[in-house]
Amino acid sequence: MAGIKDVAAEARVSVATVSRVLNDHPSVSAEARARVLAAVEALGYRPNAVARSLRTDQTHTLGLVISDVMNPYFTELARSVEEEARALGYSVIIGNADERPELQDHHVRNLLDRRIDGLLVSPTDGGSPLMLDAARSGTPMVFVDRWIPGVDVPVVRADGRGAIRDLMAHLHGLGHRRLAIIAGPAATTTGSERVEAFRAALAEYGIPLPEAYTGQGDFQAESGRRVTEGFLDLAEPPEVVFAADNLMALGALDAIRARGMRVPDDIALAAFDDIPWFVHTDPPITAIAQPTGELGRAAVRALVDRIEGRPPQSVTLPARLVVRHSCGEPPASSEPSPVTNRSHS
Amino acid sequence: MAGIKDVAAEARVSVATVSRVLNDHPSVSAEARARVLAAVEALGYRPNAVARSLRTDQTHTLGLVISDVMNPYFTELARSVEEEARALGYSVIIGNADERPELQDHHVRNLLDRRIDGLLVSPTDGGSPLMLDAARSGTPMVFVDRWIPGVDVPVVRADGRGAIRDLMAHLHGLGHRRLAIIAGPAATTTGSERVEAFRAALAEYGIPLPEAYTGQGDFQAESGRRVTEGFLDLAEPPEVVFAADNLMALGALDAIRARGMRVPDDIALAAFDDIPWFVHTDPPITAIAQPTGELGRAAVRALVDRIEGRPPQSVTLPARLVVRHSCGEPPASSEPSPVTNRSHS
DNA sequence: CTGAAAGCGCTTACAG
DNA sequence: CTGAAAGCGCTTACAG
Repeated sequence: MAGIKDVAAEARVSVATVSRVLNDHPSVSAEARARVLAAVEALGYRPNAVARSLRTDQTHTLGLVISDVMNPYFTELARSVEEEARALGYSVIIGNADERPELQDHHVRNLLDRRIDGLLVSPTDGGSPLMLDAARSGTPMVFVDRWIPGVDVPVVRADGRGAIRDLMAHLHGLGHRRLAIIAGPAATTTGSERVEAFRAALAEYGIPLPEAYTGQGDFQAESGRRVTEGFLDLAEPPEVVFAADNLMALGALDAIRARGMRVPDDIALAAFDDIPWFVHTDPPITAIAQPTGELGRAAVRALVDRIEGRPPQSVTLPARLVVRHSCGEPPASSEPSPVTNRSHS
Repeated sequence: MAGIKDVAAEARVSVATVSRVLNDHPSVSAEARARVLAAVEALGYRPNAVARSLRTDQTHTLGLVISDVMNPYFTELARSVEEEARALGYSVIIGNADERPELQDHHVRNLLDRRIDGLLVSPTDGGSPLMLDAARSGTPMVFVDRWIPGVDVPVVRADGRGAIRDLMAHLHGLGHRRLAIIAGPAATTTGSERVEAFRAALAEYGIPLPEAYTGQGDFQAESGRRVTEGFLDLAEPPEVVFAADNLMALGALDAIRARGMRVPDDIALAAFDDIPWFVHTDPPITAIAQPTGELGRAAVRALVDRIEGRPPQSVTLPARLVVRHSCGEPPASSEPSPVTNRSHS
């Protein structure tokens, strides 16, 4: 593979001059520039990004550590992050923690070793020593979706409280009084916040959230199945199950179906996070939709601001309720297909 | 951030010795090793992977360029690739081509510039000059899922012909005779092969595949919607629509639903690629399942073999038909939930 | 077993 | 405008 020396030789200039034209440095004569460009073309030369990074101490790379790539919410988040990063001249390396703290640490360490310019994290837990270290050390960092309290790092996330209150109104209007939730890990902010918001919304109607109706999941489908089975085994099962993410909703559906029960006739179901398939499930599922693409883009902008010395900004965007048929009464009007709205911007 | 020199100073040895203990070189005295390890610990030293890569000409990184991360099939492929790579001591950088050749080229170029040790590609098209160059140049490369004919690169993929023949038998048995397909881009192998296999399977029953029943999609949901609308507008619409991937099936479902028609009563639907949601759609969708995890792992093994100087092997694994309700008659027995089988190995 | 030194491929003050 | 030289943080023959 041709190196900068080969280009210099071919163009009959020094490597310094080659480097200058490659980096658009103004003080290069037109002739020298032309010869260098011709040589680059002739040799098919491509600068070695590794060498450049070592020298400049910049990798133009962002790290993104997400909790679970297989979760469509995070897949979409990752996609929008990559898009915005590319628009701003950065690449992104994704680390999938799979909701496992050790794996999360593995990726954080790996990314730090690679000297990424900044780190975007959606923490799987309350913060390992490594994560806290990284946050406190110099590496520019931004939390997205989930965050770690008590750490001075900007946070870009959605606020689901309003949507959960709307959901509660919807459920109450349908006559439901026994409501259960499949929660995410208490060590994650989204895990605990969604339960708290749900509990608060219930309280507005004077409805308690008993221990038995609070199932502990881990944001994975299997836990949704397990918790739902527990609910169904109760002497007085809930009338509604609210899953704190879409994968646990899938698990809940599996469990309900395995018992030969029907949604919403036998039990109602709602989910946090909306995905295209919720339109076509049997029945279509009522869900809380996050502005996922916006979150990803805002997170990248905050991180790049921080990297490039501008003051980064925390952002909170509202989530919204999308009513379908899984809790009872069908919605008034049919909704447009979500699929056709997919943007490629 | 502490560098190797700081460690050397702290441990009162040379940087050479520090490097040796870091790389498990045998000829280091026990005392020196202990002092170095203590210094590393004390300073929280982490080797700079960028510098190491420049020196050793190895990044221990694999590039994976996939056609579309938002497609659950590729998400799962990416996940299994990362898992196997990690097990073998490699990281992976994912580039999402979003089914766009220019974006694919962007990622290939970026990965090559970063001097990844090897490249895994599922090509979006028939092969850009850049891609062909990369394949012919020294970079170890393996195609996964889709491939480019005429290039000497190992291929790891699934063979769907048997499953498509099984699907055809199933459809024929249900009395369907007017069968249409939503194809992927003809420039991709999976785009053309699936049509050909479908046509061949139809031929065995003496059924032709007319032009009007061959819709040109691009593996994205929106194209599935568009093509399906065309089918439904026909004077004699097909009785069955076979979507060549799961996203186009989603689009087809959107289109059918928008007309107020029902599956399978008004029209039957089947898809290539199986996903967990197909169990819960209305109705559950008959699909062809690929051994996705196995493909990802086999692809990594082939690539690492190539990188480490062993002869790499092409692999072809069979896909299989999973009958559900979307083509008519329900299956004999209910299937176990696919969700609970998710492995974390 | 250990260290001094060269070198990986670049960029960038510095001097001209 | 241009080039010689230093240096980014490592690894690794080479000599001892």
